[in-house]
Amino acid sequence: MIESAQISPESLAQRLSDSGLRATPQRELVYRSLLEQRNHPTAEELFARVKTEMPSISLATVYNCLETLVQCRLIRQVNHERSSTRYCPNLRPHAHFHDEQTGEIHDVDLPTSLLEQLKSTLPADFHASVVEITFLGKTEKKS
Amino acid sequence: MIESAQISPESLAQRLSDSGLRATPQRELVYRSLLEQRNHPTAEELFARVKTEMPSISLATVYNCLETLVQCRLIRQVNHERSSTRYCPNLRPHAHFHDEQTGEIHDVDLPTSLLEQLKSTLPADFHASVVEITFLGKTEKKS
DNA sequence: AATATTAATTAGAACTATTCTAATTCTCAT
DNA sequence: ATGAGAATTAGAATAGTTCTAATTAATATT
Repeated sequence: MIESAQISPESLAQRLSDSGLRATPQRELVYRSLLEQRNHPTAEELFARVKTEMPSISLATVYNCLETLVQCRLIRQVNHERSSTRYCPNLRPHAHFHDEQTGEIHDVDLPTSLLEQLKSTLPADFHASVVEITFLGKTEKKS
Repeated sequence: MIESAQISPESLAQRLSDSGLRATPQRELVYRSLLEQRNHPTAEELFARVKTEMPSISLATVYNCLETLVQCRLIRQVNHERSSTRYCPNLRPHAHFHDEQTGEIHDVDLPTSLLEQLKSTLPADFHASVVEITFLGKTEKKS
């Protein structure tokens, strides 16, 4: 699987300091853990995971780190209805497919041409900086 | 403004009883209020509004009615990040444009052909029943 | 029409995800 | 080394929504 277009862990420090922020062990751990666990975990799920490596870390810090990473545009938030926010390190233009049966979220790469077509449906004075696309459905496993 | 493709208030009763549900005064009021107030209100906002007409109605009932109407596919939920769920009586295929400056949500009609194109980007075993599209940006008022 | 049955409403408690607060610890520049 | 600002921490607080148990309303059955 190609997982390019990701920020290398080394340049995390760079991206943070570009925003006047520090590359702390907590931020590095949370980011690294998210890169490893690509199934769109919640803050609680990430917390459980990183705690095994850094038992002193707090849930508040996980939330803080995730917010910081979102602001630096290193990760993205994924929301569905009112359930917990999930986090996604895939920075390519993509949609999310929510499997209603399993609850799993799958990334679906999107051609930028389609995104442009979508934006062109907007009235002239509407300027969209972000387009979020979510599919809801089921996957049919062939037996 | 054309607001077709809406269920007439009379057939609300029909749609409810099709699902084995009753057409109560509360459900009718909440639905009617939502048809009048088309700016994607929250449950609390609707509650404040319907209370002027039926002072005895409770917030829990407003939530219950909205959930019922969603299940009957008479209205749709609109979510953005973790803020309050908003409700939308527009049943045509459309996207939502969130104005980041004003917080307003605007409906944007979508050609079904584009929705089909989007669905066709999915892997063969992914079957989407719903496609949600949200734009995030600002509107540039011409002075 | 009276009654039984089931559905819907209600007030308030409970819950969940997240944010806030205030104290402590860490980091970096001097 | 020291001081200033940044980050982390534990726990309290908050917001939005759902749950609970009691009451009321509506429909079906006699």
